[in-house]
Amino acid sequence: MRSARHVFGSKGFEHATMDAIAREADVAKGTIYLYYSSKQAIYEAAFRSCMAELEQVTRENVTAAGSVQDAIAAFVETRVTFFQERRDFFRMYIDEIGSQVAASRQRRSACAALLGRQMQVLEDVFRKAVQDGTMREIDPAAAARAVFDLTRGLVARELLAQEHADPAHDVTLVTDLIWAGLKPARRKHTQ
Amino acid sequence: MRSARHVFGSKGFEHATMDAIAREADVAKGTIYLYYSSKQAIYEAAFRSCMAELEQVTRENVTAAGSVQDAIAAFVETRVTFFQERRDFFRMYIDEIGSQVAASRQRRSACAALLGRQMQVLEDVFRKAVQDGTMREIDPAAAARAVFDLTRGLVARELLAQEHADPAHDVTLVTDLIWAGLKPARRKHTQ
Amino acid sequence: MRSARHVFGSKGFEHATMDAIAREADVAKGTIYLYYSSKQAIYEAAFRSCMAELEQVTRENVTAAGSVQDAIAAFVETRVTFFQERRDFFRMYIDEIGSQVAASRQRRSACAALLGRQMQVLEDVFRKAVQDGTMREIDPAAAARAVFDLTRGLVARELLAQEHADPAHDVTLVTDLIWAGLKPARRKHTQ
Amino acid sequence: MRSARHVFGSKGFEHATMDAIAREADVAKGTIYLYYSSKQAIYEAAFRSCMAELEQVTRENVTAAGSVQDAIAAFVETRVTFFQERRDFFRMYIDEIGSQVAASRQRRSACAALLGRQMQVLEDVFRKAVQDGTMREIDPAAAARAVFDLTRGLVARELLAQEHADPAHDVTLVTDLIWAGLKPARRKHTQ
DNA sequence: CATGAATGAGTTTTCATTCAT
DNA sequence: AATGAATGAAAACTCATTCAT
Repeated sequence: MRSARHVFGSKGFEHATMDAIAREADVAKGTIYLYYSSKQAIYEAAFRSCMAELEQVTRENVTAAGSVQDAIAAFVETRVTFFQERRDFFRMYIDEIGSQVAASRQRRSACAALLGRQMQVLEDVFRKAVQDGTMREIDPAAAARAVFDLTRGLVARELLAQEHADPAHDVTLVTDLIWAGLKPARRKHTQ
Repeated sequence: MRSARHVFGSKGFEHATMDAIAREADVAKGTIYLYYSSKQAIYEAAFRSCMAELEQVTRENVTAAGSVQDAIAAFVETRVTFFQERRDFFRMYIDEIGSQVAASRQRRSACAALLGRQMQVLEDVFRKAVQDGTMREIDPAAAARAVFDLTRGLVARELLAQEHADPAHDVTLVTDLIWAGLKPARRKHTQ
Repeated sequence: MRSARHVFGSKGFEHATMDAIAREADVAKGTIYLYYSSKQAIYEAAFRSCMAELEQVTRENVTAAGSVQDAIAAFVETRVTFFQERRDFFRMYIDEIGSQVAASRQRRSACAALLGRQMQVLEDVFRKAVQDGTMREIDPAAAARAVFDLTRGLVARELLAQEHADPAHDVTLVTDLIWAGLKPARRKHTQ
Repeated sequence: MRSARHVFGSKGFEHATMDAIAREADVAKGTIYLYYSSKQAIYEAAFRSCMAELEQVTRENVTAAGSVQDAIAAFVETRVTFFQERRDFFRMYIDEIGSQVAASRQRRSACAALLGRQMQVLEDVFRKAVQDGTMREIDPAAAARAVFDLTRGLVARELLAQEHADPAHDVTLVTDLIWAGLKPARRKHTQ
């Protein structure tokens, strides 16, 4: 399984061969078919397990944050770190979206659900914050999507950059930008 | 060429067969090789021509905008519309990024340059706005990247959504969010 | 392997298809690639194995000969017989030389070495004979080359002849001709 | 036609493309088909014209020779020189023999006739010499074949050799060897 | 349970040949 | 007469999947 992730990640779905996966896993090719019914099946299993892990760690860190601002930072930082340690998974993650364009309605739903759950973590935080008044009255889902998208862009740039940039700096940028748009109007006190 | 875009877009690079491209273009398979030396070559030609077109139309619309806020809206709207009319290209666009993960330094540079030019359009607007004082003192490149990333996320969601959502609404969301973070600090005497 | 020899021999390298080789060997095309990495590879394996066999049988028969004259006859006869039983290999043998004209220095060396070892067998006999005085003082290598060339011509004519000629007769011709040139000068007292 | 010779010679029949021939001849591909019905046809025309030329020059030089020994030397030298200047034709020459193995009876006859005419030149000289008594009583055709075969071997070695050897030396070797076997017995006078 | 040899459908690419201009 | 764009059959090679051991 770990092999599958690695091979799929470094070669992409099409270039990953069952041979390579088997070799990396130190089992015979036939053995894989005892546990997964097809290449597609093992790909999905690899993808889902990574997604679950990412969701898990995102949730932990976001939940642990003391403030909304910290929650955003935690979300961004967790994910940047996660993908940096798993460049290969990022590729699967990106390709998955590409392949959705021509996918069946059913497969698209499944993918949308998977991604939705990642955003849900942040959305929950935002929803509460809006109720608390620690955040402007804004659609929590839309805000979560924005952070999500900015984070993806950030990660992509990190991974593709020739020289490894400073993630902390970028995290700050995103957090500040978003927070500038989300923080409650300070009108009463400033005026 | 139009066929190539369509086939590559709907099937992805690996699943697109030269047979399919030829059939779609109503020429024989061999004919393609008179104009492109390989499958990779035709893919790149298709990709680049779309990217050029996208850059062109983005620049036109952004340049025509009267204010920074309009420029952002124009950027987002242009691109959403462009990709809606060329779902197939969006797939190439996404996959390209995925394949970058394992690409050579040289190919990554080429891709980065291509994307950079798209963002440059907006960056120029932001840089001027900062000088004019119509925008807060913020890194214009970082701001452009943010809009770029949000737009990509928006487009992805538009295209993958089961039922076609309302783009105008989303455009407004992004524009507002970003503008909230970018607009100049409100000077006291304006209130 | 036997199939490969046959197909390469009867069709030549270019006209031999992997399909044909597979069909003849009663295996699937893919199976061949489990054992040989390319068409070129299987060709070379087939060629080398035949060459090795020819060298082996030539050496055996030449070594067993009692006199220089018998050794020449054995060399010629062995090879004529060998190629008669393996018409297909003869074609590979000839083509190999043709392709050498445009081959890399390295490949030419390899081929020259292969052919050289065939001639070596006879050269060794000649060298000893010159030392013994049972042969005129002549360059043993040149003599070996001459027998080698004459034999090749003989074989070519045998194989290409419409009606199968009498090999024994031709063998005698070559042997006599060569021997006339190689035997020691007749000492006076023998007459 | 000159182009055809060159291209066929340097690439071999299979690797020579009509494109290359046309480019070399500075005509369009279609134009070739106005004069030759197929690739095979142009190949044969090229082959035959070279063979005719070789026959012609061989005949001239052999005929001009004053003695049998000189005739042999002329035959060998002419051909070595000819092939040295036309390495490309040598390849066609060799390959032709290889392809004969699987050729039709008719094509084999044609080739045998072509080669036969080359040998005929020398055979005529030998026949007269036998009648004159300037040569031992030996089958003139067999003798011609021997010289022919030795010459071919010589040429092959010249062309495939890494460093260009000394042709004159080799010519002498062949001539001497053959002459040793062919000269009339000198018994009466020497004893 | 595990293996890995065998399969063969499917893919890219080449190139002799044709034919409308 | 000459062209050269278009053709499409054919060939090497790959790889997910199966199944006898």
